[in-house]
Amino acid sequence: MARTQGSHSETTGPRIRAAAETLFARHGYAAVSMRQIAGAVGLQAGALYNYTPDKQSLLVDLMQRHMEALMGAWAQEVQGDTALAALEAFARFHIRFNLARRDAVFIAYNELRNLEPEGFAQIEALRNAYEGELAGILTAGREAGLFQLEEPRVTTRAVIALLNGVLTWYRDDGRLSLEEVESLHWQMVRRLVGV
Amino acid sequence: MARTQGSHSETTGPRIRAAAETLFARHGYAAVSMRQIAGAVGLQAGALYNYTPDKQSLLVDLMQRHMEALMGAWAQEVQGDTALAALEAFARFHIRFNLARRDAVFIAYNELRNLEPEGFAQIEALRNAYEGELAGILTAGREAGLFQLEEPRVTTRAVIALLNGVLTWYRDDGRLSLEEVESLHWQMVRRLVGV
DNA sequence: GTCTATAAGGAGATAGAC
DNA sequence: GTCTATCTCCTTATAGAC
Repeated sequence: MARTQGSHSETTGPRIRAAAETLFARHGYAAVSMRQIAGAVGLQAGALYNYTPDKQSLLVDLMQRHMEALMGAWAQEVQGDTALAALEAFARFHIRFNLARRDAVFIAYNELRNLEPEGFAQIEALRNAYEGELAGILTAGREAGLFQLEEPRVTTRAVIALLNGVLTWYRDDGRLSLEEVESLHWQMVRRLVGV
Repeated sequence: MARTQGSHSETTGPRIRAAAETLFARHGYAAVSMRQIAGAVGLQAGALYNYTPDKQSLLVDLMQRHMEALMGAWAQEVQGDTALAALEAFARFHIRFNLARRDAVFIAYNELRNLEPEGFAQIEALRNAYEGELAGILTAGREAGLFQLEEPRVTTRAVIALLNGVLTWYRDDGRLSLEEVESLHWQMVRRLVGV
């Protein structure tokens, strides 16, 4: 407790990122001003520049942290020993993880166009790595004779798109529970890949 | 040929909309200025206000025209007499129509958050009507014993999401032709709904 | 680390000449 | 119908006091 009450440097960074994430997701990166972000955290705009060199870096930082959290969490997931078990694990993980971080996901998918080339390349590489995880499962399942896929790359993207659809309509207080939504989508994915 | 060369009122309206559509899709509504739009058409910013009362109306106008073109085109589509034929028609139509108008589709899905309440309600109603077309096909197919669906509403959204996925990666000069992409997705939808 | 003040520029929209 | 000029406001980012 040596720190004085006025010094918040260890918490304001995360609070700034949290506020920016919410605001960017709701209104879009371009539509949100540094003043709005500062206001949400109880700061003046100038103070933000103690935490980020500029607005663009704030966006890149959010996306990078999200993609790395996604990859890290998937790496720790129990994946089973068959392609079928791995696919179920992926489908359920993707829905669960992304629904818990909708703002970050929304930003990662919709603000890529507002990234300058270097940031864009970084984020795209991380996304390709994640899609590659699913692609690996699908091709393994095809080689094992479990799945029926005409075009693994197309199927990979189709499965991701299908799962991401949930993010646009699911509500925590809605008719269906998370577990039900997971299971419904797993059944659809299962049929889609021709099990 | 009675018109003078300097008078372009019949064509500048469409040209403004076309330029706005391209720019909004590429950079986002909030990031595009009226000056940019005017510049793309060869006008000064002030002249735009002969064609739209404000920037927001330009966005609503684009979305409305797109959704109405979508509904109108689907109404004219030959839909077959079984739910299976109707579903194939819908899947192929959705991919073909939307791929031909990617900018408009992109705007319709990503700029809803930049709409004021009245505009938002209008566009959402049109979208719900379109989704209702697919929902009708799916429930008809289920009642006929053709499809296996746990939750028609969830399946409807899943199919739309799956088909929309194409819009994010398809390239006219890519490896797969439009017809191939249509067929691949139709096969996936077919399996997804448990035919 | 945060503040106030400010620089430098771009935004949406309007007025009035032509 | 388009232009130039302008109003008013907001933007990102920085400088320097505390």
